[in-house]
Amino acid sequence: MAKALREPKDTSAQAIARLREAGLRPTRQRVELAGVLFQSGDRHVTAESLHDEVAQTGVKVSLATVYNTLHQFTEAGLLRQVIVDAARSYFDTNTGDHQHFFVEKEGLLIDIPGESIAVAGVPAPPAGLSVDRVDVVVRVRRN
Amino acid sequence: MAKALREPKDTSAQAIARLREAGLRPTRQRVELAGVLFQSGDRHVTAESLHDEVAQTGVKVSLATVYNTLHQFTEAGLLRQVIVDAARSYFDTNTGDHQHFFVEKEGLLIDIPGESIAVAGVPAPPAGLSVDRVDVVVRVRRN
DNA sequence: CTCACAGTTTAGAATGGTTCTAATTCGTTG
DNA sequence: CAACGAATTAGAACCATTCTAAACTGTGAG
Repeated sequence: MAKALREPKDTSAQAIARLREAGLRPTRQRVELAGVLFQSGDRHVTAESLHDEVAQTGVKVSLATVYNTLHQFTEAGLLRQVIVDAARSYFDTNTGDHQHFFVEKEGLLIDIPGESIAVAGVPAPPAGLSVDRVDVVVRVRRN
Repeated sequence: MAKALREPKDTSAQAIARLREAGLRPTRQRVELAGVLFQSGDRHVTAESLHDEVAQTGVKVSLATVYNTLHQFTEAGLLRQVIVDAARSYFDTNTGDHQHFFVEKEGLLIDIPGESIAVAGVPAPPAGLSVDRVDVVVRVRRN
């Protein structure tokens, strides 16, 4: 009776709680997606990769819903959108302060902890503008 | 006979020279696009904005050619592609070391000189990967 | 100067990720 | 459990970008 295995019920319960806190109605699809996204540690997904992944668990969620959900989760602060590729959008379950390595050829994102990296010397933005956030993308390639 | 005005002939000559140096055949379209792009100082364009701009000078260049040319110029090192927006690609005539402010709502890019900004603490990339370049995007919004 | 050919341009079709639409289904509250 | 607003969905629509195949144009040879 120590820490329970990650049974479906358990995972769902956590997902439902998370959704409720975020003010999102816990529908079957959202619970399922939240389960996949937040079960393991930090993850980076695209709409399509998530759609495929969920499909493989046997649950049916339309691509439109995946897109809707990804955006809702982002608005709710559960996800963060990462723009590194002109071709597709990535979503990151790590919403804290951090940056990324990006392997373009493979579409692979790797977190860089926020504490380790520092950007100095950012000039004050032109009048009338204020800084929203600073994104650093370290583009890397296979040797 | 001091510095000449920027007459068409003059501009074209410069553009042609630039193209030749880059190993690109100076066609009417490329000369025209290079003229628009490199005449004034640093510029940020999208395929569509450049297409519109050139169209207004009365020259006819197809959108496909604008895309082709933008990519050829980029490969030739005359332009640099800037990825800040999931919706469209920007191209920057400033190919030197520098970063950007980005006003998402307006699709506006503003250069930050490379000397003023410094990124410290970038960890070594995982084995097998090497750093290609580090992009910093300071996302700003209108007050 | 002219020819011929590789390199370019082009209109329009095709692509691919994302968003929209309108109808159906589902959660929640009373 | 009824009923209403919210969510889901299939498929159409969108839009930036790329592709295709045909027409055109620099350029270097002769």
